[in-house]
Amino acid sequence: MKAPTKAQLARAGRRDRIVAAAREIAEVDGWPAVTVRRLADTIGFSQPVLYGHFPDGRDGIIRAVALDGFGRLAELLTAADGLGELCAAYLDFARAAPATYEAMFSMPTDLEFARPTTPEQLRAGFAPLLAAMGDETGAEILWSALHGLADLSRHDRLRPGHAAARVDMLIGLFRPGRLPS
Amino acid sequence: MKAPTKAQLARAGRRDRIVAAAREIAEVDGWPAVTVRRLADTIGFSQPVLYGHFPDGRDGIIRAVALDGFGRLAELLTAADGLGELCAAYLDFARAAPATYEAMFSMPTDLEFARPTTPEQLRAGFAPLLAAMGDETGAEILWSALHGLADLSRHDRLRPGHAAARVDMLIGLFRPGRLPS
DNA sequence: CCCAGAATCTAGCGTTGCTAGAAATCTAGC
DNA sequence: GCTAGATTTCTAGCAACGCTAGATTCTGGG
Repeated sequence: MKAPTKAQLARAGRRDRIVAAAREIAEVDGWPAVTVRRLADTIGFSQPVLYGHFPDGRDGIIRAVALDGFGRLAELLTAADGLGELCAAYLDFARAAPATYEAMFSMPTDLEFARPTTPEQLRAGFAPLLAAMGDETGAEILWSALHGLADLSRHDRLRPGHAAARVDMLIGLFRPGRLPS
Repeated sequence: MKAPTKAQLARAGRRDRIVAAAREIAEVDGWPAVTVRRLADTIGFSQPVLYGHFPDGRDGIIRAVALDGFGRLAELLTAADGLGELCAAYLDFARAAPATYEAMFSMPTDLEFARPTTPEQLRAGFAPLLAAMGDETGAEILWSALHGLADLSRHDRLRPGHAAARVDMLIGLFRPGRLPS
């Protein structure tokens, strides 16, 4: 099982095309526009082929986009240097790929976090937060604040034009050494 | 137009029953289970009657549940005394009525916040946060942190059993006089 | 008692996620 | 190179969804 068959490669490539197509359609037209029929048309195959790749159907495809998003976010957060860059990277990701962010945090209930069975991509994203705060509870609160800012901004529930002021104050609040007892 | 007709009263009562049924079904079985057919069966009328009350159909009904939720949340926050009670009331509401909270914050894109046309229920909920922080930017950050905690908890993405520790640290962070410049 | 107008229902359209069974294609052995 | 078997892919269709036009039943004023 060392050499991947040509068929296996084609299969893997097609899986990637499905996930990429789902993400792109979602970012452009929103998740309701991501139908199994449209995905099938996009990759040039019939619908049952998608179920060969994702037995859970549409939900499985959304979950794949979410997992991929967690991987990319973890890379960005790991590369960030310092609390300021960390916050900026997080919020930039959410702003640049709102539909992906939605898939990661609002759509599937069944991704396991903070559990023994948590997938690697999900742990990797939390590690830089933990490193920046030095404390698990503090890291969870920072994450909550960032997620709250991203989510409320995405739904236009914060004053536009004040994003920079909010980030500045957030960084000031969570600056090292300011965590209470 | 002073005295409401008997028919008008019946109509208003039926509207309330639709909203209440939608909320209850959502809290028990989740929003996907809230179908127009099931709502019609629940109130004992056929589907077109629902469209007489809510021209926007299912979306309009969800929006009504969300608006009602904002009204109830605003009452709770207004009654709270001090930062600690405020945070506890917010998080309790989100934990006790997760589907309502989901309707308020995750489902309809077209409720207007932080805009000139923002409905009254939505402004009323923000006022106690503003009073507690004394600063609009600070209030937005506190709201973001609370929403983040509520949303991440709802999806089981924070360590269970540490909710109290998180709230304690949050209150310590946002304690009056600690806001940076 | 009748009859206009409002309220309600029946029935159906188009679309969705998903799947069983037919058809086509590829693989392996000779 | 050919054929039998296995695998992949497609066609066609089901049930359920949101929503709506037209038929039908109620209701209240004369």
